[in-house]
Amino acid sequence: MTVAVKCPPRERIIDAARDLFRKHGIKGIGVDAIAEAADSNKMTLYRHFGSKDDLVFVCLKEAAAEADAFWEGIKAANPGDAKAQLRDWVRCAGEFVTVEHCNCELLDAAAQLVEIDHPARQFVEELRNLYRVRLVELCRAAGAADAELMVDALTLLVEGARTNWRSAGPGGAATRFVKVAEMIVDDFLA
Amino acid sequence: MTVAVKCPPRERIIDAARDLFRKHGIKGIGVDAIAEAADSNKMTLYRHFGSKDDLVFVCLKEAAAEADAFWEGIKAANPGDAKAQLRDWVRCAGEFVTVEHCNCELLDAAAQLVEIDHPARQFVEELRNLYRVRLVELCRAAGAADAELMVDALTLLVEGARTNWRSAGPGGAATRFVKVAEMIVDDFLA
DNA sequence: TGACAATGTTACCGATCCGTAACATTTATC
DNA sequence: GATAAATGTTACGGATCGGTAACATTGTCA
Repeated sequence: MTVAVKCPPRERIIDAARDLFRKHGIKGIGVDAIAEAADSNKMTLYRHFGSKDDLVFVCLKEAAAEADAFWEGIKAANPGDAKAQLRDWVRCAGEFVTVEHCNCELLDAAAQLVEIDHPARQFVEELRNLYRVRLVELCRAAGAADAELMVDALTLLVEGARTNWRSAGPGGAATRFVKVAEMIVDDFLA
Repeated sequence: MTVAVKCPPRERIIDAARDLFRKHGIKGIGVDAIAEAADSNKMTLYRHFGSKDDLVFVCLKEAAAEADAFWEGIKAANPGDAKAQLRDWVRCAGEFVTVEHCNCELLDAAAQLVEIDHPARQFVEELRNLYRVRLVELCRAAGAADAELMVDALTLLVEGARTNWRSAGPGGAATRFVKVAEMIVDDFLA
């Protein structure tokens, strides 16, 4: 017997979908498996989300909302201190790379959406731009000599960490992401 | 009428498969499409390669052989000069990220093989270890203070560049990979 | 030219997957 | 308890995909 209160099916389906999309990729998991993992069924899934593409879109939007909240949390936790916000960002990014349930599906999914004519593709590209602009502003506020290049470095590192974590796991280079990223930050702020 | 000399079907199939695996992912392309792109047919494909998994394996082995040749080329071009070899490696890695027909399918494919019980999975993991050991030795020979961490940084950067290139294209951070990586190298060798 | 190997063509099987239809069951609201 | 909405179950259709069988065609070499 399960003690946890059962959420409505829509939430359970979204949660299961985000988890499975992240683990197996968008094309790597079927709607039947998602519905079963959500302890629901395919019919209910299609009544809430008209298609698999729509479900993908909803998952991405929810992940984006969480990323927004996470960003606002960092800004609120270190009011006015850009350098502290930047270091906090690195630390949180490191957690998001290695911790199981994270928002990483955003960019991971984007890579799969490139070659496909997926309705969520434009949405992801706009998000990517937003995150970049935000981070550039933060680096500039922190006093970075070349904020654009600094964001390039951080972007490559965090995307690489995610890829490496997925393929190499805990024994790979991704576990040292924070160490490397902090070095880069110090380097650019020096 | 085509002027180019037609290779035997086996080579054409391998070339087409490597190209399409890289573009669409292993699960993203079917054997029919590969055979057609190779200007051949599915029957001939299955007579040369017993299964799609075998074809994947052969493609990975060929890409690994090319990576070996590329590595030996760097060592031969800068005999005895570890620092020059390292800078050459960065430059070549940058080309491999953005140039079309490259060996990048190795690690890209690895990420897809993780969750699948694929026969080539162990092969890819051994390759990853080999490349890491090689690069660590090179960094150590070049006088890196912390060769292990330096390889972590370079690994994350190059994997991130590949991911970013695939999803963001020429306008993304991947185009500045060489600039960032050279900075890292200088940083670790200082 | 004849014979044999390699390659191409067509059709098919079984499995999987997205999506839908029809009907049964549970849950909530009055 | 009655009614209606939400959810669950079963079955199916159409498409795709990995893989195979049978046969036709081309190329090669004696």
